[in-house]
Amino acid sequence: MIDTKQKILDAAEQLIGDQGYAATSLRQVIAAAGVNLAAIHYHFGSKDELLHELLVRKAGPVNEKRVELLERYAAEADGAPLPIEKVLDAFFAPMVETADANPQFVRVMGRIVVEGLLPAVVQRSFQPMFSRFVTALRRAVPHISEEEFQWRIHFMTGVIAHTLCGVPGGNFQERIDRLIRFLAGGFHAPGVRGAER
Amino acid sequence: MIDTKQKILDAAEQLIGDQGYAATSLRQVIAAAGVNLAAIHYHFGSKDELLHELLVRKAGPVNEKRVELLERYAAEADGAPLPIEKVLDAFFAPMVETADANPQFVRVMGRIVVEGLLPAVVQRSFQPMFSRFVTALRRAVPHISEEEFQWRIHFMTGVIAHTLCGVPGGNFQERIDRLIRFLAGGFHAPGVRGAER
DNA sequence: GTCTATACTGAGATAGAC
DNA sequence: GTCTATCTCAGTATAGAC
Repeated sequence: MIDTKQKILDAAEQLIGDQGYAATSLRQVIAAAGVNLAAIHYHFGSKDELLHELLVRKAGPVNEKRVELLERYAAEADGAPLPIEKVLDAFFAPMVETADANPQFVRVMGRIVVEGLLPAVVQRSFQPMFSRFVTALRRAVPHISEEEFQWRIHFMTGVIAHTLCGVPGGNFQERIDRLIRFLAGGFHAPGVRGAER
Repeated sequence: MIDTKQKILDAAEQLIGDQGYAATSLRQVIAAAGVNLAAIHYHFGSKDELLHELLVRKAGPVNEKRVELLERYAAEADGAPLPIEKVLDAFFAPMVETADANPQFVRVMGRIVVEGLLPAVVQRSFQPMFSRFVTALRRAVPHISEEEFQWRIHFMTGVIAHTLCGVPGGNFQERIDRLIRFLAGGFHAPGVRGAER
């Protein structure tokens, strides 16, 4: 069958979203997909590569929409720096759409981040998209030092990671709104000790 | 030897801090500790229990200091709600001390959180300490709804997790200061859409 | 009580027949 | 392309030596 690959991907997405990546064995995947164990290594090479292909297939279109949206906002702003909330909106809105159409994939993404596998994924596939958002954020918070900014990017990554993996129940859009408010507050904070509060 | 247990704990701390919990095999631990494989299961029962004992041994004193510090601040404030920065300071200061004396353990904690093992640990050992800090934070941000507050606690957990696991190099105290500023900004953010930025 | 030797089960990976 | 058989290594369990 030519859709053996697809069956493996579908089964893997379901299981990894439910249980996490490490907790999902390839033997569970082949049982759910109804294929042979060696088929995974034939089509993907390894468990890691299976995950990677799962991610790029689904995340690719989302990342494209993110960049598109960011550029549209930038064009509308006519050269002025975008407010943080706008940048974050461009980042999350395409994911919210995806969450409606395919909630399981969002859960997979959350698992990936929480299990510490995101850096490798970003390095391989998300880098161009991510760089543009970092640039846009930098323009939104010129009041802090570069070092402080880099740390805030780091903090933001942690929050996003932790949040995506939350309970799937509840309104996803609402959760993202709360997240954006929190992150914007963090980025707007003064860069040095003093007048906070 | 009666310090077989200690040798196992020391070796495990080193390896888990460097590689993470999942990536560290018990066979690596026994090789580094110079003991027999079954000794681990004799003294601890399982890999999970080994981790748990490692955490409570080191984190116990830190958590006690945290509560002490929080109560001292509360006494000094004479019943008034503590500002967020003060609450977070009580939480992190004891960890900074620990980080100076034992940086490896801080890395272990970070690994734990990033690998998603923290909920179980908190449930078993950190609950009383954690509850008091949540209460103190709640008093510091009365302007948001309870649901919004719970989410911000969730966001905070994610940031802390992600940050502890960062590169060990650099000034830990400075990193914590940046973290506190960011978190305070997030907690101070308005609770509903409107006037932000 | 403490520890060693050894075996059991299930994981990911691989070679080679069809 | 697919499957069978097998390899290595993980965590775990137990029997028995000191």
